[in-house]
Amino acid sequence: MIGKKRAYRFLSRRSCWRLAMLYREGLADGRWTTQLGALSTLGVSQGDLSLALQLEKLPEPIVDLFEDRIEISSHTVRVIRHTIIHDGLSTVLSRVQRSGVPSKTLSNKGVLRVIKGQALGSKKMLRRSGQDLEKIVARPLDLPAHIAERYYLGVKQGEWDSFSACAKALHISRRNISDAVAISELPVSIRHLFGVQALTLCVGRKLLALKRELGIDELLLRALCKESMLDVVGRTADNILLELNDEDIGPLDLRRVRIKKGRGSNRLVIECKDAALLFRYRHEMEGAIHKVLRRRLRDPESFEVIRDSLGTRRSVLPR
DNA sequence: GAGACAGTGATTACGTTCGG
DNA sequence: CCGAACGTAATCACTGTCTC
Repeated sequence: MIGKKRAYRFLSRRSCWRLAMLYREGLADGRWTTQLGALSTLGVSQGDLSLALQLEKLPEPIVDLFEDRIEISSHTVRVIRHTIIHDGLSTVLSRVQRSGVPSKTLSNKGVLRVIKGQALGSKKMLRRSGQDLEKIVARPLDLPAHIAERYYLGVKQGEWDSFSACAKALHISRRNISDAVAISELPVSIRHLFGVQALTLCVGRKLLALKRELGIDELLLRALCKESMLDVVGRTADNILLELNDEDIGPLDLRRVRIKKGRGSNRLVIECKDAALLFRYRHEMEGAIHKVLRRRLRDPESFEVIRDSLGTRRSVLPR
């Protein structure tokens, strides 16, 4: 049974284009006058022969999408016809036009994606990224954003129509591609918390795990009240992930935070109730201290300029 | 990162129903 | 009767997830 089924896949009679051609030849030769009369000779069902002849009636812009029209199957013709009947010819033709797919580039499956409007997502994602197409191709495929954009570009240009095919073509793992696309499709309010360089596959996978665990609505809610690492110096991806995880850090007692002189001239000691919590935000605190120092300590030359302009005595200026 | 595995949708091949 | 449309079981291909 399996052998019989599999054998059909390798017979050219599955080709609608060739089937229609053979049927027309038989009609012209007088070997048959009806579809039923041709069935035994052509070795196909009446339904498939009927669909093969429908191929000739499909609009040229649709047929032109196929990389090799001899591969067009009865199923493909059937789905196209069903979509045209269901969604309307003008809708389907506008999908073909908006997809921007070059002619003679797509497999049966790829054409069906365009016809059903599923391929437009890639174009939308590329438009959102606003990147030069040549730059997308030239970039190293290390970050999820870069991998996803390269994937979308390939779909748009008919290079592939699945994660698996993309993985083979680019020689990177299928999992990396599917994860990168999933990460890039996370809401912008979540992705914006991280810089492009900080949103690595590792960080992104943690976000996807949180999305699975909490649901997208809860994750979005938590992301809303978090500060982006682009806005706060020293903030790390790890900080944000822990906060999104809503880890219970207990009640804060800020009165217990003290900074004292330590041993030696270049050491300070920070006392607090939860040193581990504070240590987690050390980069952010270092950034904040730098900011304070920059504001409080100015270089001597600027003081000279101010003193000269105001004619103020040196003794009253802050040191 | 690779492989296994289950779930899901697509495809194939064939059959049945319906309208002219 | 003929051709078109629809239904279905078996199979294939792809995906997400998990484990190592």
